[in-house]
Amino acid sequence: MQTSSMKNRILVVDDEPDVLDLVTYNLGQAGFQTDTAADGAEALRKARSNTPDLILLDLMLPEMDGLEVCKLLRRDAKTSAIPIIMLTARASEIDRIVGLELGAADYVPKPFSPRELVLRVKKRLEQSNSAAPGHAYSFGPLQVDVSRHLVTVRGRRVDLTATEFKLLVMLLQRIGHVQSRDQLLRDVWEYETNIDTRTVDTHIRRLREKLGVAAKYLDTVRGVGYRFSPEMP
Amino acid sequence: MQTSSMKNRILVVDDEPDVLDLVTYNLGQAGFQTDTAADGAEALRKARSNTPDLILLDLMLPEMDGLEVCKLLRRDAKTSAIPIIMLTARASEIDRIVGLELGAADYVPKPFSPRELVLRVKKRLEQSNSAAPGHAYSFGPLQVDVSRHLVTVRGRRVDLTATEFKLLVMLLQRIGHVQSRDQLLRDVWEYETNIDTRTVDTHIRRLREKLGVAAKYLDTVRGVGYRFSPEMP
DNA sequence: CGGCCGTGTGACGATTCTGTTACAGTTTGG
DNA sequence: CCAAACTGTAACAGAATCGTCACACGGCCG
Repeated sequence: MQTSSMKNRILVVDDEPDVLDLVTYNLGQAGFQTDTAADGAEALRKARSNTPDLILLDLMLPEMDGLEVCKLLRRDAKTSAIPIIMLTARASEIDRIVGLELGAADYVPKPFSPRELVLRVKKRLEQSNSAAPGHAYSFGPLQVDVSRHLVTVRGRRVDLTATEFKLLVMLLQRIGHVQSRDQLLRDVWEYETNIDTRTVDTHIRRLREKLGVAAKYLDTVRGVGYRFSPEMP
Repeated sequence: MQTSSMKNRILVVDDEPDVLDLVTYNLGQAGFQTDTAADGAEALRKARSNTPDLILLDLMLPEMDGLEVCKLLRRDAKTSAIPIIMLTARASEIDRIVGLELGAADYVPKPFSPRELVLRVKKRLEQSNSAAPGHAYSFGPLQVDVSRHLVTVRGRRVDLTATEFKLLVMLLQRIGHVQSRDQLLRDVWEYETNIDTRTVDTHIRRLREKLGVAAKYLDTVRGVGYRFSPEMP
C-alpha cells in the first residue's frame, strides 16, 4: 500500500510546548509529517483516527501517565501495531524496562539531541517498512495489512471490529494449523478470565459473514477448533 | 484440549494448603500430573530429582524467598531449563520485573482464576512442546500432520473425526507394536470409564473404511489387539 | 465336522458439537 | 446525551459423532 518514498506520519505526544516545537521542527526538516497531542486523551484519539506510522510519547503527561497511554495504545487493535518511542527525563532502568514490556519499541532519554532523536525514528521506521513478519498477510482473495488495520477480499474493503481483526490475524499467523478455542481465547482475549469458549464461535460466525467468499477457507474442525486452510473443502 | 499425548508433569510450590489444593485440582482436571512442595528446600530437591516440565512457584515462602528459589533453580544445570511461572499476592510491577529478570517464564498475580492459571500453563507448555517430535507421521501411502489435523492417503485428503484421528495417531506412534483394546481405550479415551472395549473395534472399522488402500496395513492380531505393520498380510 | 470364541458389519438411539439468532450490557462516536 | 456499534451469553435446532447392540462371518479347537 504505502511505499517508503511516501512521507511517514509521526504523532508527537508531549505537554511542553518547547519540546513539541523542537521535535516537530527537526522531524519536519528530516522529511517527516508530524501531528501533535498534549495529553493522553488527545493522543489516544489522534492515534486511533489518524493511524500514524510512529508515536513519540513523553512519559510525563498531565492527568494520564505515559505508561498508561502506552498500555492503552497496545490494547486497542487499531493502534496496537504502531511503534512507540518513549521520551523520558527519568532515565532509571525500571522505567525503561517497564516501558519496553508495555510494548514500546525504543526509548530516548531526555535531554536528547535532535540528531539522535531523528536517527532513532528513522531506524525504527525502516524496520517497519521492511517486511517485518506479521506485517501483512495475503491468502487467496484475502489481504490483511496489520499496521493499517485493513482487510480486503478481492480488493473490496471489509470492516472488521477489533476482536474480529485479532481473531483473523491469529488464524492467519498459522495458516493450515488448527487452533483450539482455548488457544484462540488466550491469544485474542489475552487471559481475560470468565469468557466462554462459545464466544469464539460467535465471533467466527461474524467473521465468516463479513469475509464473504473468503470464508470458505475458514474451516471448522469438529471437536478441535478452527483453521484457515488452502485445501478445498 | 489435548496438546500432546504425553502428560506434562508440573511441580507446584506453595506453603498454603488451600492454594495447593485449588491449583492441583484444576491442573488435574486439565489433564496434568502434579507434584507439590511446601518450601524452597523441598522445591529444589524435587525439581532436581523429578525434572518436571514446569514449575509453579509462589513468591511468598517460609524460610526462603520465592525469588531466591527461582535464582537457585536457574543456576542449577539440571533445572535451569525448566520454565517457571510465578504466583504472587503482590501485584506490583517491581516484583514482576525482578521475577522475569531472574528467569521466570510468566507471572500470575493472586488472586488468580483457575481458568487463567490453566491457560497460562498450557500456553507455556505448548511453546516447549511445539518443537517436540511426533509432529508428523509418514507411513506408506499414509501421511499425518498432527498440528494441521490433516490426513492424506496417496495425496488424497481424508476427513477423520477427532476420535478416529487420535486412534490413528496412537497406532502410528508405535508402528509394528500390537496395542490392546484396553491400552487404546486408555490412551485415546483417556480414562473415561464405562466404555466397552468393543467400541474400539467399531472405530477401527470406521478408520479402515476411510483409510481405503492404507487400511491393509492396519492389522488385527487375534485375541490381542491392533497394530500398524509394514509387513504384507 | 461342529461348536465356540473373537471379530467385522450395519443399524440405532443418545449425546455432543456447531451454526444461528436474539438480547442485554458496554463502549464509542457524534 | 442519544444512537449506533460492539461484545459476551443464552437458547435452540440441526447435524455430526459416539457408544452399544445384535447378528453374521470365519478361524481354531476338539
